Amino acid sequence: MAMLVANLSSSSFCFCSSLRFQSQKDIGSDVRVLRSSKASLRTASIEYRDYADSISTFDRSLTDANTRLRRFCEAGNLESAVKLLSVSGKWDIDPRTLCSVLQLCADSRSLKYGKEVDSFIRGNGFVIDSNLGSKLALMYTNCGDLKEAGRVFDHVRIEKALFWNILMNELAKSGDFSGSIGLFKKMLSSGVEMDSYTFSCISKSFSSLRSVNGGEQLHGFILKSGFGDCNSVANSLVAFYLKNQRVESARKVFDEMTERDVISWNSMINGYVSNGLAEQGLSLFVQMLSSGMDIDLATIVSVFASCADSRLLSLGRAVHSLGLKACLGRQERFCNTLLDMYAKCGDLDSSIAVFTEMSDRSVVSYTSMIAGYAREGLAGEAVKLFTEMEEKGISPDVYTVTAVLNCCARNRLLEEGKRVHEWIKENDMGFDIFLSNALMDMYAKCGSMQEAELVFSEMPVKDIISWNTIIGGYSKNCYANEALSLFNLLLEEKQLNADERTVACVLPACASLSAFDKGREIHGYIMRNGYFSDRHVANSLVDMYAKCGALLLARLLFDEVASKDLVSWTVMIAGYGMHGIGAESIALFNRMREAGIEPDEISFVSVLYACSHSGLVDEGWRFFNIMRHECKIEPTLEHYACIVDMLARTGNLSKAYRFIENMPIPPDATIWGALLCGCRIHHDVKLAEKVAEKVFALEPDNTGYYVLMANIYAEAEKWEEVKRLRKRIGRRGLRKNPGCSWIEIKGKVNIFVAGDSSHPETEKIEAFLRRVRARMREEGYSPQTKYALIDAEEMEKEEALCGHSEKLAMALGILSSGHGKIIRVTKNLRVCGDCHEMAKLMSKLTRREIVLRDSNRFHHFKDGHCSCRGFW
DNA sequence: GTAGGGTTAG
Repeated sequence: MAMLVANLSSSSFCFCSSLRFQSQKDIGSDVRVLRSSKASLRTASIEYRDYADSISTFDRSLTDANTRLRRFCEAGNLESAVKLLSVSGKWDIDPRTLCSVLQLCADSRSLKYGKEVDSFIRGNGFVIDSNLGSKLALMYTNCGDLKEAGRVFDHVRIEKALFWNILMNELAKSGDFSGSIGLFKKMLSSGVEMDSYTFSCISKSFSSLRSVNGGEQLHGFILKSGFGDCNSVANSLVAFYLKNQRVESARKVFDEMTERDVISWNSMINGYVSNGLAEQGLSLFVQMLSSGMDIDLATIVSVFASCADSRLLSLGRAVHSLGLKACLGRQERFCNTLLDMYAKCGDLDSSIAVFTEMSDRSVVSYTSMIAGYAREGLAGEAVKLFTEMEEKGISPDVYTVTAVLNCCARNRLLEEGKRVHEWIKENDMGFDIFLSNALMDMYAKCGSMQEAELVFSEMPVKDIISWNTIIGGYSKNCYANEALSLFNLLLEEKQLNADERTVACVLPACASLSAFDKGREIHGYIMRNGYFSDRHVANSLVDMYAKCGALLLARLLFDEVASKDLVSWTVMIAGYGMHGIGAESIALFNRMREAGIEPDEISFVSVLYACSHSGLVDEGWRFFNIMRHECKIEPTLEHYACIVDMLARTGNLSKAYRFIENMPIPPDATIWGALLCGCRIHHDVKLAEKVAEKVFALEPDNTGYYVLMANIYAEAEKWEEVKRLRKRIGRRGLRKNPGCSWIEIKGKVNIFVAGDSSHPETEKIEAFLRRVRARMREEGYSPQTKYALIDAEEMEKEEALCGHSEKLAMALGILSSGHGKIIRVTKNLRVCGDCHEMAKLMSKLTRREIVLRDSNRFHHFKDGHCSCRGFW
């Protein structure tokens, strides 16, 4: 027995020293040795040889059981090994044999047999030393029972860093980063010697936890332990900093490395790209080339991503040929990123060429190609490819489906989008935040906010993009109140921070409501968070102020926008236009062109609108011609509508009529409607009748046009015609869209409809209006009764006029706000002529400035005058 | 260390 013990310990020394030798040489390869099953056979055979040398010939029975067990292990016959073990007695089995069996359990990922071996060990009271404990821990780790593996570490002192590393790694892989860090801390307090793998493994956990603090502490510890010069450790630190947006810290580690390998370069380049610094990534790539470092597939993949990001097609092409020279041309990843790069750079033909020539196309290839088609608006092709991939047996994944949804969103394909939604439900894709956001966006862009809201409400987890998508969807689909209340909810919940995009999404809602105070509140939020430097935010803020009637404020902010783009100029040009300051619009338009910014069709709409609302006919024609001949922009219906409006307002009615008849595209109701408005201003009933028939034919259900025509008849006192028209409206079952006006007072929006007496201040309002009316009569003004669409006694008409919603709102504003404050009223329809006259007088009598925004433009009333000068 | 997906202003 004594001899046996001596032999065992000597063989045990052999066993350990062979491993120790390996670990000193190359720790990384040691891990790989244990992980691949081929290598484990090698380990087992080393153990077996060592053991065979050491056995004594007089104890055959012991040899037999252990030899047979090891032969089973060598042959990978786990079942027989465990069966034999279960019928063996404690004294028949050598602990190192148990190690071999456990190793086989670990390699075959067999928790069932592993547990049997464990109970054999415990049942027979084997002393679990560091070696046996290590194998037990490895078995549980590889078999996925990480809790049990952890328990082994609690009870046995495991000496080798390797086994700690493996469990740490598995914990991290399972998402238990804190567990992984906990194990690391235990390792630290146990005084177990760490190796480079320990550090790269644990920095991944800190990285995934986004624990910058923890990672920085680890960095300090690494430097103290002298592992700072180790390449793989430094690489993992670089990766850690890059993943946590500490690009400068990453670069510092990178720069201080004595020898950078291809991985160091690749992670640094890729880190730049994923942190939105594609150009720095590219310049590092150039440095990499000149340093003589060989590039590999990962390098190219990152560089293609940078090219795609920065739309650098020519550089992408150059790298393409570089990759071909490096013989990467047939690699699937190479082709996938290549085709994606071409698609994102707008060279779809090259993408298609790469796609066609690929021998093996994966779901990634298809997804990139579908996204490429979608980007170019080729929805049909995208959907075709989606069907084709299913036919070829390649199942779409969440990435593919989001690409298809994005395609539906861009092309407003609600029906196709709904089908994709059904497909998602049928295929049970499960919850994915990207997918749900894409679904919401599709519904929102297709105008179906109810379905978008449903998706939103059913999301178990929402991120800021989910909120931005739903708020922006409501904003764009004219549900301004819903957009604002969701924005408030987001702020109240305090779970997520409203970002630049949120603000850019919600400001148009304030703009459409003319919610000046709410807009100012959001302006404060923007300043507190430093969001003004974001151009989208600044532009939408300027637009909001312009649309809330605060034109000077809009201009002040516009001047603050550091680098103005086309949208910045356009909102300001449009702002002046809707306030009737056409000359300033034109001046800005010219300044924009001088600044080297090319106008697009929307900026031309803005300047043409400004010309028409200021009666600048010659200028309007000039811009129309510049657009067509200098800028080569084909006019759209909107541009034609501006010209017709401009001619009609200025009394050039027959010119406008001829202009419409000669349009190269068929005019819509808006175009004829603009002329109809002109007919009203210039009291041309005959032409109006002719034009109205065209409008009614194009939009038979739009009540606004019938009302307009009725007004034209009423103003000409053709009451019979008014009656006939009213009957016609009745026959169609149409009801007049009620006029409504609102005013924000101390943060609360007060809404009035015509004849409204529900407001608590009604009596005061009516008394005030009667006083104003009396003063008006004294000053020689008679009520503009023809604006009341009622054929009745003059008195009744006057009363009906008094009830117009904009008068009520203006009166409330004057009565309930401090003297210096500007009255801001918004109306959903155009302002009525009598209200317009009355507003002029109110501004004079009360010495208050009134800003009235109607559905068409702004009216600034001051000292008895209006800024529109009759162009409305 | 490595490819494909979702949100913003006129």
